[in-house]
Amino acid sequence: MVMAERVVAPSRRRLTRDDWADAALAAIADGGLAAVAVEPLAVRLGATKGSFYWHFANREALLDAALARWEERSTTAVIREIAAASDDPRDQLRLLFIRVIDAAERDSIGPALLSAASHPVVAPVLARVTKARIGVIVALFERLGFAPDKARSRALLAYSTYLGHGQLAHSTPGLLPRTNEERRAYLDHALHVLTN
Amino acid sequence: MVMAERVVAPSRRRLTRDDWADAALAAIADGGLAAVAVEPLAVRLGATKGSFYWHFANREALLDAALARWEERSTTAVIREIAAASDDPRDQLRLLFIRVIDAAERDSIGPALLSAASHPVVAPVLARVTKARIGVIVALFERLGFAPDKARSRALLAYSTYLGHGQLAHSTPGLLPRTNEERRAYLDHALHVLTN
DNA sequence: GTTCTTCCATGCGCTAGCGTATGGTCATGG
DNA sequence: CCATGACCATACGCTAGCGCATGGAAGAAC
Repeated sequence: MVMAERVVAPSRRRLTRDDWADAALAAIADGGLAAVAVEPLAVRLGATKGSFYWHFANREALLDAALARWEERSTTAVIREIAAASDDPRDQLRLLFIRVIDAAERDSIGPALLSAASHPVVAPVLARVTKARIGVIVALFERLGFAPDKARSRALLAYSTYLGHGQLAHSTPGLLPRTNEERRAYLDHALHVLTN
Repeated sequence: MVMAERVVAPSRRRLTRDDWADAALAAIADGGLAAVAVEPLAVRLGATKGSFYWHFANREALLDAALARWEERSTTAVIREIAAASDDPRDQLRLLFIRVIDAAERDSIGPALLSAASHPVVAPVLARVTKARIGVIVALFERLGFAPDKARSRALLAYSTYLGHGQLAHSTPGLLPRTNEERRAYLDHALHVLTN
């Protein structure tokens, strides 16, 4: 696919910390954590390491900044949208699944970070995001009438299923339902199984 | 110069292809695919690259050999054990989950490979293993009385849940049930949800 | 329009790891 | 008893990437 395409716009614009952080996220999305390398990123941004080491102490600092941005986006954003869309927990759960599943298929930062879960910089971020997400789901199940412990079990199950689905979609998409109709039926079935 | 101090191996035994492949699997288990590096492996085996490049053309050939071994173990072995243990599909499913879950927690080759699912050498192996495993689960659900399409949905759900559970166990174990009792209850609940 | 600060380019040294070249050792069969 | 081939060690070249050091350019301050 597309390789490092240099910014054609001869924008001699100066770069910011956030420019680098976003570039890092883009690199993670299509190449994993290992693709966050200073020199290739510099090429991609039409700059050099000189710029980078002005804005960041080292590669790890870049990762920190990038992951912080991702964490922000991954917690507040979706949660707000869900809350705004409906009041019915059933609808919310459905919407959550839809949103979150196709987010995972379109934008692969999440999966890429899961692939690097043991990395010392990634681990705490991932832990916080996971905890927040599961918390939301637990609350939904409780509002659906499940007792707290059952709600927690179901939420873990649901979140595990989501994670696993992402893995399958990523590693062996051929085994999953392909047409939109099949996908909808599968989703309905999944929600039915998980909520009954 | 520094004398070549023999690191561990008191055994002067000559190495085989399989020795290298097993060492590679061990490296994958505790360091991921990137940890399969010729020179570190050589040190670990008390040998040098000279030996390695006698047995293998290059690093990729080593990966091929290692993954072939893993594939063999991951498909035939467990499946045979399940079939031998019981005839009741319910028991078999339960046993499958138990086996496979603590296999994933004890031996982390599977998760490590999932983390590298997009690697060209890993992808086809993973696809075959996944397909085989899901096939087994589909068959179990059919024997439980589910219609083929429902059986398939449930099997996908179950396998996704397993994969996701592995992810959680690996990335944020604190969120999962900790005591054996809780774990058993969680497993029962999961099986109940997935089979009813 | 000097001067000061911010931002960036260039070039260097360093490390880890891949792959190759070449020669040495050791068991075995002739 | 030696010659052959399987096995391995050593030393080398090569690449990618990190991090640093230094010298500018480009605005802003005055």
